[in-house]
Amino acid sequence: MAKGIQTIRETRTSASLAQALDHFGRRWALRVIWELRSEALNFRALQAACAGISPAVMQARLHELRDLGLIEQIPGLGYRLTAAGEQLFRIMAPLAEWAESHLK
Amino acid sequence: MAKGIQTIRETRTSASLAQALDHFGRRWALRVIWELRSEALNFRALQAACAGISPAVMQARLHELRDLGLIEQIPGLGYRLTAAGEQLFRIMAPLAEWAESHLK
DNA sequence: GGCAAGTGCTACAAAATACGTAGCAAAAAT
DNA sequence: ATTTTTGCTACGTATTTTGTAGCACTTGCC
Repeated sequence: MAKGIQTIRETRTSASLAQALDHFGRRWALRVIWELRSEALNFRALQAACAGISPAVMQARLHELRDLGLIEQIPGLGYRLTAAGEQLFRIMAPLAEWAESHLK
Repeated sequence: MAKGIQTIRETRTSASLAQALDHFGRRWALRVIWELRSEALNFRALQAACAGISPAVMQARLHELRDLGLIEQIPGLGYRLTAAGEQLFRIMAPLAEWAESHLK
Protein backbone atom coordinates (compact mmCIF):
# COMPACT_ATOMS: atom_id res chain seq x y z
CA MET A 1 0.00 0.00 0.00
CA ALA A 2 1.07 3.55 -0.64
CA LYS A 3 2.88 5.04 2.30
CA GLY A 4 1.02 7.66 4.24
CA ILE A 5 -2.03 9.05 2.64
CA GLN A 6 -4.89 6.77 1.86
CA THR A 7 -7.02 7.13 -1.20
CA ILE A 8 -10.32 8.61 -0.20
CA ARG A 9 -13.28 6.93 -1.74
CA GLU A 10 -15.88 8.75 0.24
CA THR A 11 -16.43 12.35 -0.68
CA ARG A 12 -17.25 13.36 2.85
CA THR A 13 -13.77 14.62 3.54
CA SER A 14 -11.56 16.31 0.97
CA ALA A 15 -8.26 14.79 0.02
CA SER A 16 -6.43 17.89 1.18
CA LEU A 17 -7.83 17.74 4.66
CA ALA A 18 -7.30 14.00 4.85
CA GLN A 19 -3.70 14.64 3.89
CA ALA A 20 -3.36 17.35 6.51
CA LEU A 21 -4.88 15.19 9.22
CA ASP A 22 -2.65 12.33 8.20
CA HIS A 23 0.47 14.46 8.55
CA PHE A 24 -0.59 16.03 11.82
CA GLY A 25 -1.73 12.64 13.08
CA ARG A 26 1.90 11.67 13.36
CA ARG A 27 3.58 11.93 16.68
CA TRP A 28 5.29 15.20 17.52
CA ALA A 29 4.26 16.91 14.29
CA LEU A 30 1.96 19.47 15.89
CA ARG A 31 4.21 19.72 18.90
CA VAL A 32 7.18 20.80 16.80
CA ILE A 33 5.11 23.56 15.22
CA TRP A 34 4.01 24.57 18.67
CA GLU A 35 7.52 24.71 20.09
CA LEU A 36 8.65 26.97 17.27
CA ARG A 37 5.81 29.39 17.86
CA SER A 38 7.80 32.23 19.35
CA GLU A 39 11.39 31.77 18.28
CA ALA A 40 13.70 29.74 16.12
CA LEU A 41 15.25 26.71 17.77
CA ASN A 42 18.10 24.54 16.68
CA PHE A 43 17.94 20.77 16.49
CA ARG A 44 19.05 20.04 20.04
CA ALA A 45 16.93 22.80 21.53
CA LEU A 46 13.92 21.31 19.77
CA GLN A 47 14.80 17.93 21.18
CA ALA A 48 14.94 19.41 24.65
CA ALA A 49 11.63 21.20 24.17
CA CYS A 50 9.96 18.01 22.94
CA ALA A 51 11.25 15.98 25.87
CA GLY A 52 11.15 12.35 24.88
CA ILE A 53 11.43 12.59 21.14
CA SER A 54 14.18 10.58 19.53
CA PRO A 55 16.54 12.26 17.08
CA ALA A 56 15.47 9.94 14.26
CA VAL A 57 11.84 10.94 14.62
CA MET A 58 12.75 14.58 15.03
CA GLN A 59 14.68 14.42 11.81
CA ALA A 60 11.75 12.75 10.06
CA ARG A 61 9.26 15.36 11.31
CA LEU A 62 11.53 18.24 10.38
CA HIS A 63 11.91 16.86 6.88
CA GLU A 64 8.17 16.39 6.47
CA LEU A 65 7.35 19.82 7.84
CA ARG A 66 9.93 21.33 5.56
CA ASP A 67 8.42 19.54 2.58
CA LEU A 68 5.07 20.96 3.61
CA GLY A 69 6.60 24.42 3.65
CA LEU A 70 5.77 24.95 7.30
CA ILE A 71 9.27 25.37 8.63
CA GLU A 72 12.62 26.39 7.21
CA GLN A 73 16.17 25.85 8.28
CA ILE A 74 18.36 28.91 8.65
CA PRO A 75 22.09 28.16 8.86
CA GLY A 76 23.50 29.26 12.17
CA LEU A 77 20.05 29.92 13.58
CA GLY A 78 18.13 26.67 13.45
CA TYR A 79 14.58 25.99 12.46
CA ARG A 80 11.77 28.49 12.38
CA LEU A 81 8.23 28.74 11.11
CA THR A 82 7.55 30.00 7.63
CA ALA A 83 4.64 32.31 6.93
CA ALA A 84 2.45 29.28 6.30
CA GLY A 85 3.71 27.72 9.50
CA GLU A 86 2.85 30.80 11.51
CA GLN A 87 -0.56 30.85 9.95
CA LEU A 88 -1.03 27.25 11.02
CA PHE A 89 0.12 28.10 14.51
CA ARG A 90 -2.45 30.87 14.73
CA ILE A 91 -5.07 28.32 13.75
CA MET A 92 -4.04 25.86 16.41
CA ALA A 93 -3.50 28.47 19.10
CA PRO A 94 -7.05 28.18 20.47
CA LEU A 95 -6.24 24.54 21.01
CA ALA A 96 -4.06 25.57 23.92
CA GLU A 97 -6.96 27.26 25.65
CA TRP A 98 -9.17 24.32 24.88
CA ALA A 99 -6.64 21.93 26.40
CA GLU A 100 -6.31 24.06 29.51
CA SER A 101 -10.02 24.09 30.13
CA HIS A 102 -10.75 20.46 29.28
CA LEU A 103 -7.76 18.36 30.22
CA LYS A 104 -6.96 19.48 33.73
CA MET B 1 25.92 18.36 32.67
CA ALA B 2 25.73 21.46 30.54
CA LYS B 3 22.01 21.14 30.78
CA GLY B 4 21.65 23.76 33.47
CA ILE B 5 23.73 26.25 31.57
CA GLN B 6 21.72 25.98 28.41
CA THR B 7 19.15 28.69 27.95
CA ILE B 8 15.78 27.30 28.92
CA ARG B 9 12.75 28.96 27.50
CA GLU B 10 10.48 30.45 30.10
CA THR B 11 7.36 29.80 28.09
CA ARG B 12 7.31 26.05 28.44
CA THR B 13 4.53 23.95 27.03
CA SER B 14 1.90 23.11 29.62
CA ALA B 15 1.24 19.53 30.55
CA SER B 16 -2.37 19.87 29.39
CA LEU B 17 -1.41 20.93 25.93
CA ALA B 18 1.32 18.32 25.71
CA GLN B 19 -1.30 15.76 26.67
CA ALA B 20 -3.70 17.07 24.05
CA LEU B 21 -1.07 17.07 21.34
CA ASP B 22 -0.06 13.58 22.34
CA HIS B 23 -3.60 12.31 21.98
CA PHE B 24 -4.22 14.12 18.72
CA GLY B 25 -0.85 13.00 17.43
CA ARG B 26 -2.23 9.51 17.14
CA ARG B 27 -3.44 8.30 13.85
CA TRP B 28 -7.11 8.91 13.01
CA ALA B 29 -7.84 10.74 16.25
CA LEU B 30 -8.55 14.12 14.68
CA ARG B 31 -10.10 12.46 11.66
CA VAL B 32 -12.72 10.71 13.75
CA ILE B 33 -13.70 14.01 15.36
CA TRP B 34 -13.90 15.51 11.92
CA GLU B 35 -16.11 12.78 10.51
CA LEU B 36 -18.57 13.19 13.34
CA ARG B 37 -18.82 16.92 12.77
CA SER B 38 -22.31 17.02 11.33
CA GLU B 39 -24.04 13.84 12.36
CA ALA B 40 -23.77 10.79 14.53
CA LEU B 41 -22.27 7.75 12.84
CA ASN B 42 -22.19 4.15 13.92
CA PHE B 43 -19.09 2.03 14.09
CA ARG B 44 -19.16 0.75 10.52
CA ALA B 45 -20.14 4.10 9.07
CA LEU B 46 -17.14 5.62 10.80
CA GLN B 47 -14.96 2.89 9.37
CA ALA B 48 -16.22 3.68 5.90
CA ALA B 49 -15.71 7.40 6.40
CA CYS B 50 -12.17 6.82 7.59
CA ALA B 51 -11.36 4.59 4.66
CA GLY B 52 -8.38 2.48 5.60
CA ILE B 53 -8.69 2.40 9.36
CA SER B 54 -8.67 -1.01 10.94
CA PRO B 55 -11.41 -1.91 13.41
CA ALA B 56 -8.91 -2.46 16.22
CA VAL B 57 -7.53 1.05 15.87
CA MET B 58 -11.01 2.50 15.47
CA GLN B 59 -12.02 0.85 18.68
CA ALA B 60 -8.93 2.21 20.43
CA ARG B 61 -9.54 5.76 19.21
CA LEU B 62 -13.21 5.65 20.16
CA HIS B 63 -12.30 4.52 23.64
CA GLU B 64 -9.70 7.24 24.06
CA LEU B 65 -11.97 9.96 22.70
CA ARG B 66 -14.71 8.76 25.00
CA ASP B 67 -12.35 8.92 27.97
CA LEU B 68 -11.49 12.45 26.95
CA GLY B 69 -15.18 13.30 26.93
CA LEU B 70 -15.14 14.28 23.29
CA ILE B 71 -17.58 11.71 21.97
CA GLU B 72 -20.36 9.62 23.41
CA GLN B 73 -22.05 6.46 22.35
CA ILE B 74 -25.82 6.52 22.02
CA PRO B 75 -27.44 3.07 21.78
CA GLY B 76 -29.21 2.64 18.50
CA LEU B 77 -27.68 5.80 17.10
CA GLY B 78 -23.94 5.38 17.20
CA TYR B 79 -21.25 7.83 18.17
CA ARG B 80 -21.59 11.58 18.29
CA LEU B 81 -19.69 14.57 19.54
CA THR B 82 -20.27 15.85 23.03
CA ALA B 83 -20.40 19.57 23.71
CA ALA B 84 -16.65 19.55 24.32
CA GLY B 85 -16.18 17.60 21.10
CA GLU B 86 -18.16 20.13 19.11
CA GLN B 87 -16.14 22.90 20.64
CA LEU B 88 -12.98 21.15 19.54
CA PHE B 89 -14.39 20.74 16.06
CA ARG B 90 -15.07 24.45 15.87
CA ILE B 91 -11.46 25.05 16.80
CA MET B 92 -10.13 22.74 14.13
CA ALA B 93 -12.57 23.86 11.47
CA PRO B 94 -10.22 26.58 10.15
CA LEU B 95 -7.76 23.78 9.59
CA ALA B 96 -9.90 22.63 6.71
CA GLU B 97 -9.58 25.97 4.97
CA TRP B 98 -5.88 25.99 5.70
CA ALA B 99 -5.47 22.54 4.19
CA GLU B 100 -7.41 23.52 1.09
CA SER B 101 -5.22 26.52 0.42
CA HIS B 102 -1.87 24.95 1.27
CA LEU B 103 -1.94 21.28 0.38
CA LYS B 104 -3.32 21.24 -3.12
C1' DG C 1 47.76 25.22 16.06
C1' DG C 2 45.40 22.25 19.27
C1' DC C 3 41.52 20.88 22.09
C1' DA C 4 37.06 20.69 24.24
C1' DA C 5 32.33 21.51 23.63
C1' DG C 6 28.31 22.04 20.74
C1' DT C 7 25.66 20.76 16.62
C1' DG C 8 23.12 18.22 12.99
C1' DC C 9 22.34 14.03 12.03
C1' DT C 10 22.72 8.69 11.29
C1' DA C 11 22.53 3.68 12.91
C1' DC C 12 20.26 0.06 14.80
C1' DA C 13 17.91 -3.09 17.87
C1' DA C 14 13.82 -3.22 20.78
C1' DA C 15 9.27 -1.79 21.86
C1' DA C 16 4.97 0.15 20.62
C1' DT C 17 1.52 1.06 17.29
C1' DA C 18 -1.15 0.33 13.10
C1' DC C 19 -2.60 -2.67 9.24
C1' DG C 20 -5.37 -6.28 7.05
C1' DT C 21 -8.27 -9.85 7.29
C1' DA C 22 -11.23 -13.12 9.42
C1' DG C 23 -14.81 -13.90 12.20
C1' DC C 24 -17.99 -14.09 16.38
C1' DA C 25 -22.13 -12.89 19.22
C1' DA C 26 -26.00 -10.00 19.63
C1' DA C 27 -29.36 -7.13 17.67
C1' DA C 28 -32.21 -5.78 13.86
C1' DA C 29 -34.52 -6.50 9.67
C1' DT C 30 -36.88 -9.48 6.45
C1' DA D 1 -36.52 -18.40 11.35
C1' DT D 2 -33.24 -16.89 8.38
C1' DT D 3 -30.50 -13.36 6.70
C1' DT D 4 -28.26 -8.99 7.35
C1' DT D 5 -26.26 -5.61 10.04
C1' DT D 6 -23.54 -4.12 13.85
C1' DG D 7 -20.02 -3.61 17.46
C1' DC D 8 -16.21 -5.52 18.41
C1' DT D 9 -12.18 -9.06 19.14
C1' DA D 10 -8.12 -11.91 17.45
C1' DC D 11 -3.88 -12.24 15.50
C1' DG D 12 0.00 -12.35 12.34
C1' DT D 13 2.36 -8.87 9.58
C1' DA D 14 4.05 -4.29 8.58
C1' DT D 15 5.26 0.21 9.95
C1' DT D 16 6.52 3.68 13.34
C1' DT D 17 8.66 5.24 17.49
C1' DT D 18 11.90 4.71 21.16
C1' DG D 19 16.37 4.68 23.37
C1' DT D 20 21.04 4.88 23.08
C1' DA D 21 25.39 5.36 20.94
C1' DG D 22 28.21 7.76 18.17
C1' DC D 23 30.16 10.10 13.85
C1' DA D 24 31.61 14.12 11.19
C1' DC D 25 31.66 18.90 11.21
C1' DT D 26 31.73 23.48 13.16
C1' DT D 27 32.55 26.87 16.93
C1' DG D 28 34.82 28.97 20.72
C1' DC D 29 38.97 29.41 23.22
C1' DC D 30 43.78 29.52 24.74
